[in-house]
Amino acid sequence: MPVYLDKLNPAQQIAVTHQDSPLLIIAGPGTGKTHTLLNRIVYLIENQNVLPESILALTFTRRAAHEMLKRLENILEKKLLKTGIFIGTIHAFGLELLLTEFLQKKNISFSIYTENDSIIILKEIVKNKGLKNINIRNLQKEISLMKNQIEETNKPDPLFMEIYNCYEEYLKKSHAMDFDDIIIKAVELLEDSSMLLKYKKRFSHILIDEFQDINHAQYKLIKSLALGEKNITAIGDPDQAIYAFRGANVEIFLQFKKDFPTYREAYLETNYRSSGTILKASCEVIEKSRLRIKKNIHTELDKGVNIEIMNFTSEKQEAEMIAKRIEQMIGGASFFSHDSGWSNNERCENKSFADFAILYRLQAEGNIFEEVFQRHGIPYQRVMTKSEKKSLQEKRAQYLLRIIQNSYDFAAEIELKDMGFQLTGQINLISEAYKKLNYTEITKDLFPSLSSSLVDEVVNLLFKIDIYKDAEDIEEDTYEKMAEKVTLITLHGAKGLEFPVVFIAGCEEGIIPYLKENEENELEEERRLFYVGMTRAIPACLYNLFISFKKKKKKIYFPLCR
DNA sequence: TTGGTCGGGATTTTT
DNA sequence: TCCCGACCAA
Repeated sequence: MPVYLDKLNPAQQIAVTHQDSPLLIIAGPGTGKTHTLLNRIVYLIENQNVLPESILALTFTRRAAHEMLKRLENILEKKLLKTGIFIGTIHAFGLELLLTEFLQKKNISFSIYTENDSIIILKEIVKNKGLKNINIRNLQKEISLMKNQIEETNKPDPLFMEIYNCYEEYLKKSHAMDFDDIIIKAVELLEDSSMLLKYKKRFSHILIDEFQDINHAQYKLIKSLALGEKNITAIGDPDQAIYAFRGANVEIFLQFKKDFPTYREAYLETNYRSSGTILKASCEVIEKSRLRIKKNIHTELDKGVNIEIMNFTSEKQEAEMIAKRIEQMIGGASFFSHDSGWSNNERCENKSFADFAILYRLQAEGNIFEEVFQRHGIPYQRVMTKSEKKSLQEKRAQYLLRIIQNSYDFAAEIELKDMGFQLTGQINLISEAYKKLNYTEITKDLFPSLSSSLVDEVVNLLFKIDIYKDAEDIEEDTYEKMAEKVTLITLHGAKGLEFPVVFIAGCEEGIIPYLKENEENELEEERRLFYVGMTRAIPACLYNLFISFKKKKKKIYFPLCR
């Protein structure tokens, strides 16, 4: 038996070494999910002689995929991995399938539409049809949800279907796919039996992390690859399911059991992250859930200190006080030693900014922390999606690049128009200019029908595109684990991370739990989200979890203005 | 067609 | 608060 197995607990050992039947692992927070999955991969390669290229490991976020690859590289030799283990998000996998089997083969260039692009298209449709009073954001969400179910169960109203079909037409005309299409088209690809056989052969071992966040379409993709196979491993925690709004459904666990009747089940219930106090409190929260798969999480750690609950009257005060608290704990030793003799506790010393995280429900809540931290000189990193951080210039360059690569891209054309570019009829010229970029001077004669200031900007952007293209590749994630900065992050974003000191901000009626007027059944999900937040804290210091409450407001308001 | 003002609604994320 | 759509005036 390999040495590294000794370091695992019995349940983890089973999860790592199990063979010859599908495996479903139910694992609580802090129980070593990723660690177990990683060790299973190592075990497969080193002890079962499974080729790396036969392994397909799917995660839910790019960050998780990246993290897993990095950790695996530390254990195994890099070159072993380079030979082709696939670790990535389901979307990345779907895209990979489509690229290798279809798009690259036929040399088709295409665009991937973000939610924003979909909205642009839908606006156009609604406008052309002369419809009014339609909430386009909701429309986009409904279309996305429908796509994620794949099989349409209920018949939606005819107008909706009309728009839906029209939307699909536009995507086709634009040579574009939205995120959901990536999965759907990949599923369709595997409906071809020879194609399916090819990939079944290639991937003998499939592992899925964060199984609770898989939606129906994604499950279908996995299932088609794994059905009838014995080497599928799914690991997840139904209590941490927080992506129902994207069509994820915990029923998937039951579905798995139905589809893979020879499955074995393993439970990881030993928590290595939470103090006794935090564990107890978080369990009390999650036990209120209806329809829950019961688990018996227990921790190896001490009881720890009490969770601190702070009360404020405004979010400004909340941010100020949290900033002060962080300053106290950074300058920790001297401050505490006078007061309470805690300085003997060596775990509390050397606290650095990197140890802190502020968790909140809405991105907008991060603004006030940025503001206050700037004033206090507290270094921070705010975790946001890339698109939110892009400057207008970058966006322009990006759209321009898109239209150069795929001249049918209608959403890009509209966006550019909105940004002041009238490019109709110029796209080919611009494409040409872009190709020549490295060899010749671009002159204004190339764009006879553009005004000279526009030409200047287009030329400027053409040069910039290359820079952004490179930046795109380098910029992996906005979150740096080791940075000497306080992390500002949403509760959703914090899943899978852990911090020695965690503040959950904005616990206030309507925000946590987030409530929309007419939808109460999302309360269950909000509870799980809060549970995720609570279990992010590693008790490396006397204080590790702060929950700050604000005075109840009568109405839901936004964005937390006073 | 464009421009200006008024009012209502505003989550969380995947290349 | 801030952004977008609706509506109205030119």
